[in-house]
Amino acid sequence: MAKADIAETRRAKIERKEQAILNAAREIFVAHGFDGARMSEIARRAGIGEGTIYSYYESKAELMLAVLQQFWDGLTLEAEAVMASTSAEGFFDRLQALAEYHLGTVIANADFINLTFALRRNNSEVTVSREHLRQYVAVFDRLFLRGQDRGEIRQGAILWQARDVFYGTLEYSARSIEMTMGADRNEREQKPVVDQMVALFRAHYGAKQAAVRTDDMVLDRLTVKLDQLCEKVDKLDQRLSR
Amino acid sequence: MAKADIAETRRAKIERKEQAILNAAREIFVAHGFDGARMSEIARRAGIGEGTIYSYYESKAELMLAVLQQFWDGLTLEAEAVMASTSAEGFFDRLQALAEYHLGTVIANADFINLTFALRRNNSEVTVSREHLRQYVAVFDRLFLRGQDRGEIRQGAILWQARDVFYGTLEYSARSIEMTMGADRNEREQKPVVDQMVALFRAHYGAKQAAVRTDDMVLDRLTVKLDQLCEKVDKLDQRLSR
DNA sequence: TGGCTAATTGAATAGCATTCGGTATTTTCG
DNA sequence: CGAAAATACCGAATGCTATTCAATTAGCCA
Repeated sequence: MAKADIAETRRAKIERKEQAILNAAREIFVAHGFDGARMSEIARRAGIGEGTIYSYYESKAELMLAVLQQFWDGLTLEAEAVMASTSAEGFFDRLQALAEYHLGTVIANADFINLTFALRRNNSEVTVSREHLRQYVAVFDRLFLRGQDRGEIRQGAILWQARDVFYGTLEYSARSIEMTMGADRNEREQKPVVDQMVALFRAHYGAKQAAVRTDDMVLDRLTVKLDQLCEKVDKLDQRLSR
Repeated sequence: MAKADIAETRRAKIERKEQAILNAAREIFVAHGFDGARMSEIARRAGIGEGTIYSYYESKAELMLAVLQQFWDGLTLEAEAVMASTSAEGFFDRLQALAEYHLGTVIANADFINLTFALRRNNSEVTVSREHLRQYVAVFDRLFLRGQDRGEIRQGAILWQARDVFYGTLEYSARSIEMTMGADRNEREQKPVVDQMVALFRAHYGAKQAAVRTDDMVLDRLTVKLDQLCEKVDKLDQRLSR
């Protein structure tokens, strides 16, 4: 028992220290970027010696990699939470929620997202594992397949194509927003991007419900007009019947 | 006259040397990536001393920047050439040609494209100028506006949104293709991406006066009729009240 | 030609990731 | 418990590179 306890404690201790390094690294990387970050500063903030980092991570690049993977795992959890907490059941409402979340996240963390894909080039062997990225986009995948099961998405629609459109457009839009506005985080710009994304999915991937909906709208508007007309005629009728 | 000639010669010489540095830098950066590239090797390949580079470019990052800008300018010219050489006049055929070109380019030069956006983060002051990127996407913009003028694109379509969808989706797809296939450059994978892009534009931006439009027109006409009817009833009402 | 300026050079500098010999801490076991 | 063994930790020393700069060379003009 003592043995197990001690082993547990030791592992816990090591993991605590590892997490301390990771947290310090994330803060410094966020503040200064990859090249701007000093290993010495990370060590200082983690409360350990400079050399100690290297008994946890092979190199600066691999430390960044660990930070990035934790970052993406966090995103996955958050995205899943967003899906879970969305009260709306319909596919398009949920898609909108996911798009809003993703766009906001990508804008707020543009540097990390860029580094995720740039790291591979700078350091040939270090890449965020495909599995971590797949986990993240799986949130979309599940939503899409469910929408297909519920008949809200046409059967012929191909998942990976829709995924490319969804994440690709949002990431590119995020870059555009960021480039044109700089650090000025104005949320007004994000809404039209999300709206158009949803509209596009309705038009191109939606089952042919769009027409029905429009019919409903037509019906509603006409009904209002007709009611007005009926009132007028009724008035006239009353007048005549006197 | 001699003065001008000499001045010309001197400038030409300097520009030749500048181009030599740029070419050497591009080769080395392509071969080893940004961090892997050695300034000494670039100098050697350009046939000049190490220090000389710094009288042409402030720093390694700024040298890379110049390489990237030349790279994007080259892309712009190529894209324009593709548009000019496409025999088809219709918007969607041209869109397909542009999509094929862009996707192929992005896959072939993924490293440079990533670096374009990653540089900013690594080195806070160095960024590929917006103007260079804008020049490139302007090829799409012109195509789109022309399509709108010709009535192939619906009037309500918003340029920047369509642009985000186009370039965003293609870049994301390129990354997906590259990640799943690695170095194996298989062109088979590219076709469905391009095809779906064109189909999507047809469905969402095309002036296909589909159900929605017709419905709107029907609604408008009926509304007018009803308004006319209302007026008639009003007139009748007035006549009776006399 | 000789003097002036600008361009060029590569050895010296400086900054930083990474290593490594030595020290502290924990674990094992008689 | 106590000491040996194993492990974790440290930070000064190392090595590698971008960058600088004092010295040298080339270009130009009178």
